[in-house]
Amino acid sequence: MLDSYRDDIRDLDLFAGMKQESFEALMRGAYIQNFPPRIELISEGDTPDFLHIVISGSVDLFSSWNGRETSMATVRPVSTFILAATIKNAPYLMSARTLEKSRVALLPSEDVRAIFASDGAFARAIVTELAQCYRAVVKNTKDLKLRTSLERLANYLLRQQRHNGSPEFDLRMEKRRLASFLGMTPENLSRAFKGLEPHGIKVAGSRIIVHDIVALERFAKPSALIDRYDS
Amino acid sequence: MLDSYRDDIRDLDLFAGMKQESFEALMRGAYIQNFPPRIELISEGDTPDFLHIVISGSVDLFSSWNGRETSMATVRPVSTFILAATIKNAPYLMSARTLEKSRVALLPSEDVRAIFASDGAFARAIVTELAQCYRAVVKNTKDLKLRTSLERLANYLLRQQRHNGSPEFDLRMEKRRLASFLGMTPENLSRAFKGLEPHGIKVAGSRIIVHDIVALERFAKPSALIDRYDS
DNA sequence: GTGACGGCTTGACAATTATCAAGCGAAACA
DNA sequence: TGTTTCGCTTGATAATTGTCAAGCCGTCAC
Repeated sequence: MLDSYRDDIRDLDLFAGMKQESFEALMRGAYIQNFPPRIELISEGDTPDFLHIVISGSVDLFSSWNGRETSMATVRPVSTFILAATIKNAPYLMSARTLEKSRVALLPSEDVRAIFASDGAFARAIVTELAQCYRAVVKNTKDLKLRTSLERLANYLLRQQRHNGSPEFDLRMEKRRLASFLGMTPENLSRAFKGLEPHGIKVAGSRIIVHDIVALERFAKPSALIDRYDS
Repeated sequence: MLDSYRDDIRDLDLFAGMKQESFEALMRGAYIQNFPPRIELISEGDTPDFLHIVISGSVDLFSSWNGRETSMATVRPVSTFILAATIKNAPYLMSARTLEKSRVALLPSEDVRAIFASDGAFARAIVTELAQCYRAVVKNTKDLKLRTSLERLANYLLRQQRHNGSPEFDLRMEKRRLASFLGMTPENLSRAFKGLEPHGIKVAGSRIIVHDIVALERFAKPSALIDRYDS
């Protein structure tokens, strides 16, 4: 079962450079599990038992406090999540639930920490991964603190547009979750889409048409230091 | 000059476990510099030349966009900053300026990356450090997205109270900067302090008196997964 | 088909937060 | 001792964002 995905996992930057022996050791305790949609994989506050790798499907990372909930990120194949908690052996700061039918590889946390301690190449790969994650969260914080919700939506759409390469694309998530991810209510998101119509956006259901990129960019003022996923 | 602080640096978790030879190599290219208050040490977007270590004084990390500015964090001795940018050799996401007269050690980025590649213990220490930073930023994001500004202030005061160990303490930063750090305007912070008076807070200038911790906690609902710096 | 459900939208309204302008007061300075 | 400066506070007002309630409209099960 696991063997079918072994190569996908090995190809991840995180595992590509490590010793074959280390990789084998990691795979020995690992296994694959399939989940239906909307299953909670981990709950914030729990102690990390496994490093998770999304093989197919997608996973929502979210957090709650005082009866409120917010979507923090979406994990898409093939990538890991909650690496930091696993390494530090500290409680999860976020919960995770499947958004759709998903296949997930589970690597026992203790194995990960053991190999981390013994395989320098693996340790270095983890550094790169964590640095990447850290910088992504910093960018997100800048987005939240420096922009209004309308500006956040505008820049989100520009990022999607760039990612898709086409001026016309579908939102990859429910609007309610997009709203939560952008730090606003669904009602407000609905109005924000309306508010972007004078800036070159047309919306039809989950279909977005950027019919005037220049106008949208003039309004959104995208910045490499907030909106570029690379760098 | 550098020698006087060599031990302080070596005692940092980041450098404590590395090979003596690696540490020597790092120190060889390093030097100490003194800065007056309000000097900009680095600017976001620049390429990292040095890993910075605050030896004394304090440094504000902040970001700007579209004419707006927000304070992201305060670095106090003895600790490093912009480690992620240094390791990835990617542009700074934040700027840094001294808040007061400060002493800073500068380690050439190339040296740091070279030792990172050759010394496994150093790589592992960097992992721990980055994981810590990552989790801190995630907590900050939760604070921003899940709480109102009044709740953020209340929890900030509780954290300070806990840190000081006394129900009475001084704010460690200008209120305007605290406002920016908490994601609000100075005017709003002023009103927020007033708004916390019914919840056990008294304010006299920069002096804070928590005269009813229970009431404050009842309102603030602090959470380990947002407000604890350790874990 | 038909009805129920759920997500999205809309409108009215309320709460939160920001902006602008003015004034206060402590520290710095002449 | 006055004067200036600067950060903080306050009030009035505006903008932004959230809440509540209702309705729309697709999907899906029966």
